Amino acid sequence: MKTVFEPLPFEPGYRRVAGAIAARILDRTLRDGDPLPVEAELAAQFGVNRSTVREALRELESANLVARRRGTKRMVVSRPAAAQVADRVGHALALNDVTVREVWETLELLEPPAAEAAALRATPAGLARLEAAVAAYAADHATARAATQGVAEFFRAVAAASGNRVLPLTQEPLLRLLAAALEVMIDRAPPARGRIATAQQRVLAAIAAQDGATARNWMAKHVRDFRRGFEVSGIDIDTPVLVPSAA
Amino acid sequence: MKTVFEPLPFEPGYRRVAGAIAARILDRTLRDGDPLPVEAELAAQFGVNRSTVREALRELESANLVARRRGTKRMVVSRPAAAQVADRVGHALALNDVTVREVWETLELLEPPAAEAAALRATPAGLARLEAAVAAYAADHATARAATQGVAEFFRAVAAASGNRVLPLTQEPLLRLLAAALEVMIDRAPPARGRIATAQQRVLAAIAAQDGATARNWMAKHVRDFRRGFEVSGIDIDTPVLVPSAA
DNA sequence: CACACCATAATTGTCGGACAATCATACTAT
DNA sequence: ATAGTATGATTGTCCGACAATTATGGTGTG
Repeated sequence: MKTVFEPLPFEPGYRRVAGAIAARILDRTLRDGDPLPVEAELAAQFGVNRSTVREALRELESANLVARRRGTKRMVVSRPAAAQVADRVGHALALNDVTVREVWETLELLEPPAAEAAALRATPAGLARLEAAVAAYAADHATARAATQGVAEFFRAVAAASGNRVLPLTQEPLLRLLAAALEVMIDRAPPARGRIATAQQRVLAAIAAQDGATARNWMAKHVRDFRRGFEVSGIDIDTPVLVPSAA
Repeated sequence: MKTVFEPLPFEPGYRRVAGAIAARILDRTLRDGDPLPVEAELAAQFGVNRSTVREALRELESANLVARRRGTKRMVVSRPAAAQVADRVGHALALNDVTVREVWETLELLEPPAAEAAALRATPAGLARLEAAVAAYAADHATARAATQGVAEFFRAVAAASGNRVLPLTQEPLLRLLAAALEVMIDRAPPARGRIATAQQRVLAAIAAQDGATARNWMAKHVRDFRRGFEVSGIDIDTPVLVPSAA
């Protein structure tokens, strides 16, 4: 028999309060930076106890829709930053036992077109960041940790230079999930460091020259090269990624 | 002058409690489905008041690390589902005024390789879902709403069939953000419906035939076609996407 | 034995009040 | 104008309470 009635959804007060505030943020009635009314005021307005308001605020805080400026009491409306969204997505992927291969494949999808877009649209500022990233990697890739961070920053700079704000946000959780595996790989396969430097420079040059096709190709090659690095260094890319926080 | 000292981070109790529980979930000490101790028990273990525990639980609930089964009191550990992560990401993108163009571009990046992967790796079950999606669209695309949902389900089925679990999760927020614009487009440009049906069938056929290149090409064409649809139907794709919840 | 029914205990959601610590603000003295 | 101080406002945390709902176990009945 088909179920005819849906269960009556009972929403506890803290959720309704959180929903009401979230709705005002999402519809821009409350804007980024606006101070939220104090807890007592909110309690009065909603006609609930302060405890209930506080539970609602914890939800919003966890969703990064509100935040507190450092060293201050008052809560302000905030738009979620990439970093915050990224670790949520990262947790979700990690808890679902996504493998290094799956994450890496996705990066293989994203990066070449990102590089191409960067070549066609990079602003001077974007290019400067990219140059800085490449220079930083070249200057310091002695430790596996430093090299890994340099690699991540390079990808971030490319995505930022693409002028598409969805890309950095999409890419960020992937970079975090791969950091651990990447670090092991770079540690075990020292020659990788030089190849990374070369590839970065080629990609940078192509982007600077606004040569989309070359940027795409070198980026594709660059990313593919990492995968070979995994194999060479004996990393089983079918193991689940590690939760970044655990590192 | 350069700042020498970092601010001493004071973490309120509710955050420390939330962090402690989250850590146990992320390190798999607590697994998906495990019941959480009751509030009083947690309060006793952490040596804090129940109110503090409750605030922590709201954070975890908001992060989708714990949840309650319908019609039950006890909280259980849960892994965040794609849908839940998606609306977080969607909110973040929308609040950052990402445009339809940016979201669409990202979909143009993702879909063709996803289709190719699906062609090479689709399981019978994955293929069945895809066939069902195509059939459902063909059977019912009378209203713009139904057509839009059919389009989204088609993309979901392709991503699922790719065998890469990162793709559905990456794509989901994009589909949601585009739903509104897509619906308007389909409403204003009726011929789009037939073209969508055709493209879906071509992609499906290629995937069923394990023909990666053709699947990729048709998918690319399919996605590109949408963009032309936007232009034809007079939608300014440089307007910010709408928050899904507002719909 | 399986099942429906019921009584009791446990648990959550919400409330009210309380207080120390911290932050904001206005005021004062140098 | 700046530093210092007093005062008020706000948050973080605690305690205790209670209704409503859910979990649990027992009891009777077929």
